[in-house]
Amino acid sequence: MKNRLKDLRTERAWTQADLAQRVGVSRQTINAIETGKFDPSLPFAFRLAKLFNLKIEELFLDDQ
Amino acid sequence: MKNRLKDLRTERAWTQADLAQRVGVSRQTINAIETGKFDPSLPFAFRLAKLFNLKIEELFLDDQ
DNA sequence: GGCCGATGTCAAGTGTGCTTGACATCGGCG
DNA sequence: CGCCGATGTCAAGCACACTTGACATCGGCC
Repeated sequence: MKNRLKDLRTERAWTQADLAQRVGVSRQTINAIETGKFDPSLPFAFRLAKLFNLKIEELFLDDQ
Repeated sequence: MKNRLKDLRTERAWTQADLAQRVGVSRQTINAIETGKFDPSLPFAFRLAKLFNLKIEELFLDDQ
């Protein structure tokens, strides 16, 4: 499950801490997801997609 | 996080066990998600959306 | 070189997604 | 009524999503 988080975040010149605050999780969680440590929960994925005005399928790529 | 699982499943005349097998989880997991006990993981939500040919946003409704 | 903000990562703890196994209930059908 | 498949639900256990706190590293800037 790859994602475009890091690109979208840096495009906007946000730090991991900035993004974490906007979606209500810890900075370590953002870092773990960007670096592929684990996948976000579904409600968290919805909040991220909403923030970037994208469909979940546009943010997260199913590589099985 | 509401979902349209039960409707889509019964439209196709599938049992919970049928659906569980198609997406690779236990029957109890399907039941728990249909009855709102908890939300599926993101990879599992992708499998369900793919099975029904829907966007994740069309299957799961964010009610926060 | 020395400072500092941003990032990566570890450890330990909590909550939840999901499992197997079991049992109760409901509805349709003989 | 009695049977049976489908559904709902409980308990116990495991894996993972996420937390706080801490520390190492990297890059830019003085």
